[in-house]
Amino acid sequence: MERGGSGVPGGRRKQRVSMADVATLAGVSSQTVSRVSNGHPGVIASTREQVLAAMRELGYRPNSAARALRYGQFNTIGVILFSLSSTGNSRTVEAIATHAAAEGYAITLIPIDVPTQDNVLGAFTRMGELAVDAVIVIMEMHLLDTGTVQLPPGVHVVVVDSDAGDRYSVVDTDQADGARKAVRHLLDLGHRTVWHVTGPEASYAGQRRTQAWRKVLEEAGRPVPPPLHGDWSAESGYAAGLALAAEPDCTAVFAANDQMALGLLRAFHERGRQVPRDISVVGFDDIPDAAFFVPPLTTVHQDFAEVGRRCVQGVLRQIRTHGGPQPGTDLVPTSLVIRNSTAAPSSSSA
Amino acid sequence: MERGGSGVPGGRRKQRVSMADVATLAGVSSQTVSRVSNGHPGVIASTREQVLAAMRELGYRPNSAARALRYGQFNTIGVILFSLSSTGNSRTVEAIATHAAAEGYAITLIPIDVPTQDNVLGAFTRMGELAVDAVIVIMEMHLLDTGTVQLPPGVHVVVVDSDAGDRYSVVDTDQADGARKAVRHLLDLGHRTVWHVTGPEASYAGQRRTQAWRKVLEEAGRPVPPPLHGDWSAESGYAAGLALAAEPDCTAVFAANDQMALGLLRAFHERGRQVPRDISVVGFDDIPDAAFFVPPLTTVHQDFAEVGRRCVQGVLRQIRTHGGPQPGTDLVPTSLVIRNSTAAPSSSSA
DNA sequence: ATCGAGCATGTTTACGTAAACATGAGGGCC
DNA sequence: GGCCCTCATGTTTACGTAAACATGCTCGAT
Repeated sequence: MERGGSGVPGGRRKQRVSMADVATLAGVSSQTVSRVSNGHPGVIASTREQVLAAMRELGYRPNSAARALRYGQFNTIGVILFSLSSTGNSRTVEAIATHAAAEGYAITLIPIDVPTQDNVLGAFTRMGELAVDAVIVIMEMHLLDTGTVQLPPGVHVVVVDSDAGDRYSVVDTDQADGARKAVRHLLDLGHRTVWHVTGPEASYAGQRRTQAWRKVLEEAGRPVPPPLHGDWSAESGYAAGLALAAEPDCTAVFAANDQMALGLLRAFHERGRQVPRDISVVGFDDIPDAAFFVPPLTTVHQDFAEVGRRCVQGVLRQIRTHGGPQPGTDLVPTSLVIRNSTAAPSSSSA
Repeated sequence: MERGGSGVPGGRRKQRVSMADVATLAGVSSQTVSRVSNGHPGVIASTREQVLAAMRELGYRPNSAARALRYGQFNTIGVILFSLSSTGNSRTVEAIATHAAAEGYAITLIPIDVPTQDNVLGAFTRMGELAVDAVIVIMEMHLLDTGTVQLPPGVHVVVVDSDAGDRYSVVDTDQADGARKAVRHLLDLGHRTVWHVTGPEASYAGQRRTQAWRKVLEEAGRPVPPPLHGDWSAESGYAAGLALAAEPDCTAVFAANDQMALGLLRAFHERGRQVPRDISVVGFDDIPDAAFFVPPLTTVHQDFAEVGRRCVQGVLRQIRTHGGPQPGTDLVPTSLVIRNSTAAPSSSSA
């Protein structure tokens, strides 16, 4: 009977209670324990009670490794991401976790600290060995598009924020539409044109916001001012704001996210350019704090919860139909939230 | 040979490549494949090459369920939390994920949407069945302290933000010390007393900040104004700010977090109370945006990354020594970041 | 040349679970 | 009243991996 031998360093065997132990105590077979454990019918009440009592007494907990081995699945979804620090990512992940939990799936986080090609590849490799049935990739950068990075075959994948829609299932906020709404709102207020603070160049979301901004202006026949380059941080927005405050004919700015908009607000405040009287500002994201900026920020609301929901839905569909990724892009609509950082240009503006 | 039978709906067997498949193709035993897979010595180069080639050809990926079953561990840490939305939680989780990854552990997220006793219990129960070797509980509320909630035995646990230090390993920011620094800073500037906007009553972190605020005032022999109750949101801070703006002798406020401080700033701005000339404001957390509030916020910096690091360190120690939770509280120091929202009171203040 | 040491590789077994099949007892139907 | 069917429960087996043990071959020392 002796297993593991007493010579094993640490000797941490036998600590875990198995079905066999419960079965022995309850005086039944382990199969009966299994039936009770899984709520199968066909176990007489008295027997069930005995088994349950034995389970309680021994503190039995099913071994999910054995279960997973048996069933061939883990009931777990992996989430690969670069950072949880951005509002968008953390809220998307939260929604993913919540919806996955509702479906009986757990979430395994696979962080990539530095987004180099190598690290991404490494994460995918590791992920292949990870106990996950499917993967959701939340990826700012377009590393996925280079072709170098190859997702392990046979893994169900949904990607957030990428243009790899021709090869993978992609779920994303409708960045272009959101940006369009923001710019049109400013033009409709009577501004001659709209300046723009971009996100980092490598960001897909940022690129699409910038493209849409440019397109709306061109279509409206307005001049396209040179975009100022930011990196999502409030600090970069502040720097851009200092520059814009010096542009006398700048009356409206579209920042690619709310934090950079915050930086703009501070810069304009310091430079004595009143918002929205002298300059209008629109952000993107609608972070919870945006309503309490000074002044409250007009911004494009992103429905991160819905993005998360659709991601889970997407991978679960793949898992359940045993189908591969169905290429295509699923865009979640945005809405413009108008607060007090935008107004018609004061008087002389052209 | 037929396994699973063709009548099985979906028939999703055989899709996965096992060691046996690789072994057959390479013309060796599965044990040799195992040795190659795990980098064991004692496999001649030519054999190793054959095996590797077979692995590549078949796209072999080790089955982690079988591995976990064999080894008796999952290399996974579970994280139970209520919300990822707060800056603190998401940054702590990120740090946990990063450090865990560095140690070869993955993170499984177990979200609890509504923090009722029942849900918490349910999460712990589910967690018992989950494929985790240890658990980190990030818990605002003191549900853990009621005794009703019982963590499954045999699971390694570290708790963040609780006073259950007598029963569990607790890692937390030194809330009291941070609050003390904030209040003393304001008193040192010459303010007669300091008002306070609290966090939600159920929050342990909030309670401790409030207690420390009161204690410093009492020890300094200053009057203790009635605290205003907030709920961490900028909105609640805004409401408190409107009330405080009406208190003529209020010259200094300590908000229990940065978002409420943001609400205060907006309220004071709207009411024409200039910060810091008329009123000084100190926050808590040092969220990245705090430096770009108008004015830039003086606040207490929390080192979330360090909290996450110590959590991982704590559970890994438990796992590796096969020891239970070592009761005790591990406090991470804070630092006061002085920006422009605090100043000496203008002239007449007492 | 002989024997054993050492090494590459194969065989057996166990990890915990649950489907599939087997068994046996009791009850209804003719 | 005998037969079969149903139902509760037991037995066998497989899931994929890797430790432990077994085998057989080569090479060096005597």
